[in-house]
Amino acid sequence: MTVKSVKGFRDTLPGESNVWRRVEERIRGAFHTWGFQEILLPFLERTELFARSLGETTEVVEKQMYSFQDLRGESLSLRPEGTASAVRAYIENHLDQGDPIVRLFYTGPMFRYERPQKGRYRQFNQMGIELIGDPSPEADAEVLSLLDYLLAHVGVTDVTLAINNLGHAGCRPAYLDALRGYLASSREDLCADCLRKAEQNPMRVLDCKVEACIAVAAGAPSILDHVCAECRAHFEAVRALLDLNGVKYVVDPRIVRGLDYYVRTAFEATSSRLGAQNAVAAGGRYDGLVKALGGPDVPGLGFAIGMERLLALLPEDADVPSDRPSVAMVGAGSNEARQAAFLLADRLRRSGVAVGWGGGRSLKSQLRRADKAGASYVIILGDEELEKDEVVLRDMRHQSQERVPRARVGDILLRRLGLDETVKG
RNA sequence: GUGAGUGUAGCUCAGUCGGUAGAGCACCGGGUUGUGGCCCCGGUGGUCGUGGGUUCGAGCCCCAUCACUCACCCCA
Repeated sequence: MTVKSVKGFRDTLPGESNVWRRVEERIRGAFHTWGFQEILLPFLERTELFARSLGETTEVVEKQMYSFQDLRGESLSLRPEGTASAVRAYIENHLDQGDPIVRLFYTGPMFRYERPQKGRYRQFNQMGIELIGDPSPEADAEVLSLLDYLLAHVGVTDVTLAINNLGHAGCRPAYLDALRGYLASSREDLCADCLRKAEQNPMRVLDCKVEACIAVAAGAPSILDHVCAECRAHFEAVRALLDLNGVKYVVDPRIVRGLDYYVRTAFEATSSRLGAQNAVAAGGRYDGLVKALGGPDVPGLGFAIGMERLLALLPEDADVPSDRPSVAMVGAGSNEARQAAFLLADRLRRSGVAVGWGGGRSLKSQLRRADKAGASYVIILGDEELEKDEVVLRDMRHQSQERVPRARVGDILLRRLGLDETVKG
């Protein structure tokens, strides 16, 4: 028996990893453009951090965390999401003491013990931003605009941005009471799951897929009619800014975030191409969170993008530059010639040319491999070339080749590959 | 945690009525003393997921088990 990877943990092979890093670079670029700076966070935190921020009774905290005790008996958990760590770091490092508005982004793996399925893995990667300290609707609109922009920027088009207003700690309970009351009056029409949820987490009933429950949900009171005047004004201001800005969205009162810290604006970017796990990015406002974790009473909001899901949405013809060598070195003939080829390859690499090595087999085989690897040039160095102190420089695309002095091939390649400008500059 | 589906070559899959395995792609070699793609020829590669049972005989039938996938749930 060979040792296999852990369930829900995957390898990302060359090719896909290249696409991954290119997309990541583009998103990083957008984050920078919007003024966010990267924060590098630990993967491991005290379990208490997530219990206090996400909510003790959330699904994630109750049964999806990789929690264990370290050798001193302290309960630690692999992070199931990024916001809790970012806020913890913000407080711990007194980031509120400088500019009152702090913009952070993070990237990396998150861990949740769930049954794997399409678009859902136990280790998955997120890129997320946190904008802490800005209570204004402009902050919400700005963050939504960033999300809208970067989805388009990486080439993903068929996504829907849906937003909702969740109210805040002052006005949401009144809505939940109203909803519970309504659901209680329709108990006989609800499915077993929803009967359970009606009390504990009534908003979950609203996006049940059972037909009878959909009918019940259709007549349910909308949260948009129940939030307080301030929350409503905030939401309307955000919508007005999005409209002015031309950001397309729909208002979906059924959006319920699974983490307790969200207030007011909550949103999801979804695609029907993703299967059941259809959210590619999601986030919202979390104004009470920093204070709840022992920090100052400052507002915040953010979102996270699911990298695996985003990559699944990329069009097949996405123009991703290759990460394969542009030059292949072929050494043929005697041991001396092959040695010379090896040394030349090494010298070229040290000067910045990506060189693949032919593997020392037959000339035909080495050329075939160079072709399959997509090399634009092949350098052939055999006994004949060694004797004359030159090499054959073959242009694979134009099917032409020339003999050039061995000492000059580096400069020639740097120029042809467009790599010499950085040297001059 | 619940349900369904699928496990045959590196990959995608055929495999009839039970008679101890095949294709395409990939990989390797040759056709060209040292020149790639296309074409032609040849080759490597399989405890048919695993264990048990039925049978003269099991990839195929039965039982168990494991893995993977999708869905519920939950969420990025």
